[in-house]
This record gives sequence, structure tokens and C-alpha cells, in this order.
Amino acid sequence: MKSALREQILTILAEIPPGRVTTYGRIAAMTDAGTPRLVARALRELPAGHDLPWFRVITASRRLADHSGAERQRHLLLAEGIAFDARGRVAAERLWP
DNA sequence: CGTTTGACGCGGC
DNA sequence: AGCCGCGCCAAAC
Repeated sequence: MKSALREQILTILAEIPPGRVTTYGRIAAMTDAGTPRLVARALRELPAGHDLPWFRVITASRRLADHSGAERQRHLLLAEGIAFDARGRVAAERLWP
């Protein structure tokens, strides 16, 4: 097997329902990642052409992580009906377990 | 094989 | 409510 950890992360990622979001920390807790950093790393290294909803992963403070694709991510979430308040936070009810 | 590097999180202040 | 510092650990150098 290649990387059980990354497989777990990608599996969870694929499970996130449209219109909902989850956090790096929650995914880390659901898998053997041990730390959110590894989840972030796994997303950063996703191969081009994947069909996984990487944009449904946000930070524990319910904001978008600071990276080069953040603006693209914001657009994709808005397209799914995810709203941001004045401070750029997603409503807690949109969090997926 | 030692060091650096992050799409983070949390506890202190 | 927000900023700072430290811990975390696989992968790249």
C-alpha cells in the first residue's frame, strides 16, 4: 500500500456533503493524521485533475486557510450556498461532523 | 541523515 | 475578540 494516511484523508474528503464544510482538525481527528498540518499538506499535494471537494475544508475558526487558492475556494463555496459573515466566517451550522 | 517547511490548532495574554 | 508562540510530523532538500 502507498500511503494509508493519505487514503484516509481523501476518503473523508469525498464524504463531505455539498453545502457543508469541515475543518482540518476534524479530519485529522477522524483519521490517523495526528495533526491538522498533515491534512493541509495532503490537500496541497492533491494531483491535478482530481474530483475531490478540497474547497470544503476550512480552519477551526471557520475561515478560509491562507493559501494561493483561497479566493477560488471562496467562490466555489459561495456557488454551493455557503455564506460568509462580515468577518469572513462560515456559520457553525454548516459544519459537517 | 540533519534541517527546514508548512491550505493548522490551541492555550495564554 | 484577536494576536503570539509553541507543538505537531511527513516530505522535500
